[in-house]
Amino acid sequence: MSGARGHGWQTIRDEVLRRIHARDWPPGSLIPNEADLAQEFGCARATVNRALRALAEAGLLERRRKAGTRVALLPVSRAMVDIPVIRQEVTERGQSYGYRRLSRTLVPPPPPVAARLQIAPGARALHVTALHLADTRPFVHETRWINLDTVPAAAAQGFEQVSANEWLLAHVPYTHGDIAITAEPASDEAAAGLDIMPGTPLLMIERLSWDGPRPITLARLCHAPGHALVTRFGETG
Amino acid sequence: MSGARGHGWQTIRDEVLRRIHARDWPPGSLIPNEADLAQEFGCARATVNRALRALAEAGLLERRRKAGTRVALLPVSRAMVDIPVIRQEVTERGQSYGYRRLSRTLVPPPPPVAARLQIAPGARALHVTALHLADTRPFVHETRWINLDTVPAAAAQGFEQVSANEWLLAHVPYTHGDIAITAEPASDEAAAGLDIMPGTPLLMIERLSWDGPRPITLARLCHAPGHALVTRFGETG
DNA sequence: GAGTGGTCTAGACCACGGT
DNA sequence: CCGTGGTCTAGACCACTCG
Repeated sequence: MSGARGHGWQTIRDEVLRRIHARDWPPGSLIPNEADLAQEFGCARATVNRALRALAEAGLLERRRKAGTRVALLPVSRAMVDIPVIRQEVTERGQSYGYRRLSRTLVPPPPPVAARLQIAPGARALHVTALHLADTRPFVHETRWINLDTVPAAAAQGFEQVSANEWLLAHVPYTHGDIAITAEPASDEAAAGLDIMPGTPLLMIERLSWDGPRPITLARLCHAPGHALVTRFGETG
Repeated sequence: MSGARGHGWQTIRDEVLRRIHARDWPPGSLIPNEADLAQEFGCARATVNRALRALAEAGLLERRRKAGTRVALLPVSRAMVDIPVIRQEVTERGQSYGYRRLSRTLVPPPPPVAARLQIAPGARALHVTALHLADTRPFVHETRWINLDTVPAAAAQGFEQVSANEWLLAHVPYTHGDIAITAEPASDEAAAGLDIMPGTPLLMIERLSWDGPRPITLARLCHAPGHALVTRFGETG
């Protein structure tokens, strides 16, 4: 009657999932506590905890001490988006990867960029633009600013063979980053690089990387038209 | 010497994180096994396991039985993107939410849509377009197809007051979904709804929801210009 | 205050997969 | 084979928070 007597926390997770899906435990309702479920499933409480924690992390349950565990009213679709190194992204599609540096200058960034990289007004930063190719076709146009206070060693790099992204990953430790995904009209530069009309809608991924309190680099990656960021939600395990 | 003697798996996680960041354990290197670390930190192996598992789920460690635990060569930036219900997204920005249904028809979907919803050629599906407003300003233009084989009850709904998204969430169980994020030029319809020029780049989120093997609905959400999907990576806890 | 989830422990067995 | 991570157990204490 109580279903799912097999071993493993995944079995319990799946049974809970089934009850949610079957509306045995409708959205918003309180489900039995861990001790009761452990008894019902004939396992240790820690095993139930493991299963419920997984579902809570997936956004399907809401747990609070004393208040108990509830089925989420609005199961927030939490989707993992992997932001891979571009070389990897290309080779995983079975295409050959190519890189072409377009420019490299040491100039004061525009004020909005300076502010986000915490660079003093008028101070210079390293500006690099480049093209990432998939099977010799333009794939991504990259515009990058590097904070030389945080990464002085970057000043010695030409980034002609190795992309700034890969050099930074290998040489500069980072702690976290902010990502913004937007749709932008292709700038003249990006349009020239990607061989398209200026103004064409492009999927842009902007990344600001940090080493603790210090900004490292601000990168804008404009993907060739038609590119999609795909992911999936649900299917907890 | 060995750092971090405080209690809690988070303490261990942070110490491991520190060693990775400090290059004590450089990318690609093998780190001590769980038993050794447990001894070093003076805790149970399960606690070490909890900490390392968290880091592995974040993409910073790669673990394999017998092979041990290695620091990831390319710390895949795994970013969680929450795809919220639009009402929630709007109210969380401190704005008032509004909804306006634009159209509702029962027609055969175009072949690409029919294929994805597994609808027989020529068979009809429910087509709904709507506008989501934030403080009376257009926020998202929605184009949706609903598979009536999977959700026959939808045929009785007008979706004039309650958005299809919310009605479906409340009445139709789902198991998972596929998401694609792209940049698209505004269609004439979307442009009219959002009060912008056709062709303007829009961030589009397309969701195909499933109940096990059966497709439920295909929704295209075109966000008003300037909208950004923001997220963050790193900062494991 | 008391009930709930969050976590830790010490020990055990198992599944996987290099060697 | 046999070392490694994956998991389970039974019990315990703690932290939070609702009533």
